[in-house]
Amino acid sequence: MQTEKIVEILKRVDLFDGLDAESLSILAGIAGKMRMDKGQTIFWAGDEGKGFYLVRSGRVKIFRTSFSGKEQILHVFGFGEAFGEVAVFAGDVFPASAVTLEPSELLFFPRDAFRKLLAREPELALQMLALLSRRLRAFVNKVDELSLKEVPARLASHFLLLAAAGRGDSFELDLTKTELSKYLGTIPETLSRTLKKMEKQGIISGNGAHIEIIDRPGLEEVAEGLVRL
Amino acid sequence: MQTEKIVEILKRVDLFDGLDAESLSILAGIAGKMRMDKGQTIFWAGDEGKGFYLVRSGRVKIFRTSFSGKEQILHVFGFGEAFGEVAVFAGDVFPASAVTLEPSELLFFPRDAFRKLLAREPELALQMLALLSRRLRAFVNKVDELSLKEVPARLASHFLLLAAAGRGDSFELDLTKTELSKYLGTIPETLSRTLKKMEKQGIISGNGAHIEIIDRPGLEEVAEGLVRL
DNA sequence: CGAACTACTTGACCTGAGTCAATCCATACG
DNA sequence: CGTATGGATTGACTCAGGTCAAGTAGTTCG
Repeated sequence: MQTEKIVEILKRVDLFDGLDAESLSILAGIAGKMRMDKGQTIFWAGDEGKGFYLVRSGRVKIFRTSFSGKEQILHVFGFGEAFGEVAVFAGDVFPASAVTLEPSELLFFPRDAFRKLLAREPELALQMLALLSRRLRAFVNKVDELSLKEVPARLASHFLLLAAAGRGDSFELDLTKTELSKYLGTIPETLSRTLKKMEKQGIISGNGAHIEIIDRPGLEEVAEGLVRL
Repeated sequence: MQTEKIVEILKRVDLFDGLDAESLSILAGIAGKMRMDKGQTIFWAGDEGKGFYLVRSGRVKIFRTSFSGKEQILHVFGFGEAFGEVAVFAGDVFPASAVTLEPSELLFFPRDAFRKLLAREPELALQMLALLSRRLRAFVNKVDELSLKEVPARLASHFLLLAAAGRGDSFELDLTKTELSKYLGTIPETLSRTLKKMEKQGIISGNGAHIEIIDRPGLEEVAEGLVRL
């Protein structure tokens, strides 16, 4: 039975850590399955939210668009990550838009059924509180970066983060440079120029999506805004 | 008994809506009381968080400071509002700093005792989830404004918000202009110049902290970035 | 294989907004 | 009262980074 397989997926999701078999199976029972192509819209900012989503495979970007069409990416979510929960607990519309970056499979948890489960499963509530708190923390950092740091510092921080995630001083960019620029709150042209400056200064060396950190202390100084490129 | 009075306060706090008398009295029992002068630091970003706070009177600003000393205010909280909850549910340090803007009285809820109460009071968990979700929504807006809008648009939005809160087309600024500039992600000089431009265009009229909206459609256009000042 | 996309890069230019410095103004206080 | 203190304003200047335009390159598809 399909629900059985879903339980196996749910077991590997942080959000559902510590849940007993029964709760997991209830969760699997209420979960709706969806499959989407690359570039498809899951919802728009302002759409009514009747539940939240979990990425089963692929990747999804969450973003806001300005009147003039500029896009700010807020998060990129991959396997095991949830999005759209805000509409489940407060208000009823999604605060931002969601589009797949790759062909993706999602699970959908309807609001009412999920809330019912929450009420009888305190552990799930705590996990959800932790999830929202982590997200809040991420937003504080995002605001901090956008408001208090310049583009080179934001890019350098991002590189340090990617390097830390992968262990070692070289890594692959997980987004196209255009998407990365939207994530960093800038535009492709500026990203390209900043990258070139970093290379010229011998801080990194880049080859397409492959980046190698050459001068880590230097990169750290850029990330802290202590040096100008 | 003092706890009795605290319960009366807690009853008027949104976060504790729907709690029964017993839970409220437990809450009152674990709450610590503190009184602070204006300009005092409650905690710094990075401090270990052993619980969260509730404003009983006065006002508190939550902010981040850059290496160069620039400050970005994230929130200003007044009566009945909670802050510092992120450290209760994820990680253990406060992501931002907190300083009183006025002489203030606070209640402090220790992490462990509060979490214990949460586990046996699903309604409280739901309220807390709603609180964090609203805060997340506010952050999405903040990121959107910082990244996608220019200073005049941010200021115009803020005015529209203040006007909406107070009903009518005139209101008092609730922060000094210096603090307001930090909240909007800019500096006093720029705020002052933007304000002057709006006055010159007949969109608003300002007198100290008193602002009157003269041309609301005009202000709305500025807020949407459709017109240049 | 050539056309059509789309991502990326580079140059020239422009402007929003920050920095620095001087001054003004109001309230608090000895 | 005069003076100190913190906020607010104004002017002159600078620059990070966005806009516009052109050109390159890698990829998919008929």
